[in-house]
Amino acid sequence: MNLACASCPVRDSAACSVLSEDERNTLASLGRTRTLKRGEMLFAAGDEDAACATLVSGALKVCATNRDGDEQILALVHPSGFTGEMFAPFAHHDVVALTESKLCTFARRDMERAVEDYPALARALLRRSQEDLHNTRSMLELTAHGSAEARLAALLYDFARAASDSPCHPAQHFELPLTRGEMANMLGLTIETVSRKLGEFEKLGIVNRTGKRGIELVDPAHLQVLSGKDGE
Amino acid sequence: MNLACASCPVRDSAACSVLSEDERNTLASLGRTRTLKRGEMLFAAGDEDAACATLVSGALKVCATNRDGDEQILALVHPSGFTGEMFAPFAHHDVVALTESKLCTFARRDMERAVEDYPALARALLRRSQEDLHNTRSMLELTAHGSAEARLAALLYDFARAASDSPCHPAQHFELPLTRGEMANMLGLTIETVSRKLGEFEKLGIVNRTGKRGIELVDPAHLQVLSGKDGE
DNA sequence: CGCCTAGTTGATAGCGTTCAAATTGAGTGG
DNA sequence: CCACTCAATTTGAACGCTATCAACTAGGCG
Repeated sequence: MNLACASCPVRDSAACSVLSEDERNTLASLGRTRTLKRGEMLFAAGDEDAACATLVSGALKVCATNRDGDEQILALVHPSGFTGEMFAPFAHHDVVALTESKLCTFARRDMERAVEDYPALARALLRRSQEDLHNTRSMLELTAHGSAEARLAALLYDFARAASDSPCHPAQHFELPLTRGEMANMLGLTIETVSRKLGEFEKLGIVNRTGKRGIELVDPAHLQVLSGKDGE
Repeated sequence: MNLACASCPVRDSAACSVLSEDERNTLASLGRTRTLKRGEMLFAAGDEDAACATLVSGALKVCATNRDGDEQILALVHPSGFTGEMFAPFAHHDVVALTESKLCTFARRDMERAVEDYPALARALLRRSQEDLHNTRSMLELTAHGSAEARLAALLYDFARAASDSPCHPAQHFELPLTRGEMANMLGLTIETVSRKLGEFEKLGIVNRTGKRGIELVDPAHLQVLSGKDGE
């Protein structure tokens, strides 16, 4: 039995969880575990042999860089999430660690082979891909029509849910995983606007801030209303 | 041999093109062809037994409806494209015909079965899903940071490419597949802004308009610069 | 001809950006 | 423990882009 897999915290939730013990061990022997420090890059846009990876712990960001050199965060990857463009000749985006992160990486050609050899893995990745697509479309819906207030409210609510154990109820206390700059970037706003809106949320009694990153969510319902996404 | 498949214009490019003749015919016997008129809905957000479909001809839009009742176009589906949420318990978005459209539809449970029975189909759909994801992220990049001008320029350039035979070079003459309202909606702008920017593009000598929908692309390079996406 | 929908054009106002400066907080060395 | 430094954040004031409201034009169809 593979040592890494036996104690892997996402062994029951990652894409590879659909494999049998044997299959998983065979796959594991092709990959290697890797640790990225905050800011380290898994692969960059344009890389031809970009790796694929399952995130074991930590958090990643997927971002595009335009010709002026500024970044845009397009998606976050949470533990048990999968990243990597298996079918494109080169990577379209950068993937960077937001916090110290452990990953299980595979060469793209090995992953392509695995998808051929294990149909269940292909189906699991298809399912994940469709979920990613849905999440990205939700972001699109938000950034295209939503005000700065709605965008930030939705982001905070997402973070509160991600920080909670139960998938539906938001956590009452949590730490923001992103800096103001990263939040602004992700939402297509400026640092100043994010800061101001956060201040307004506090004045409205929706949240309390403790330090720079700590959030106490006082009125989640109000936040949900502002996000324009209640009742969904 | 299945009659519909034999003469299907997308038989070599749709997801089912990876199947053998026999497999394809078996799959075809489970589905049925269907024609939608402009504005007709394939399925609505919330439908539990939403169909899956390959688009044969025409064009579809995928859109979300918020609680105020206004729509947001999240994606377009072009011929040979696939639509349907196979793994969600219900559909998250509406899918509506933009023009008269022919589709090849399947009940979701049949599609789920087919994905299990034909691994190659699962891989083909995975590939498509990742492409959709990439397209949606491109839209996200645009709407989050781009000005109205950049958004419209990028949309026009996309249309010009979609209207062209060769995948890379934009068509010189084409018809806009969307109304001003639909373009505005898709880009998170207003009808008025789209109209004004189109007017500016014409004054700048980038395009000429013929009638309400006709476009002659005079200066594609300029358009690409404005879109902020050249050199990619 | 009148009606209706799609599109254009103009004037005004609001929201978020930009530029600038003050403030906080964590880390470091004395 | 304190002073220092640097980055992150907050706050303030003014500008600009796009939305909004409103009027007008063009084309299709009974």
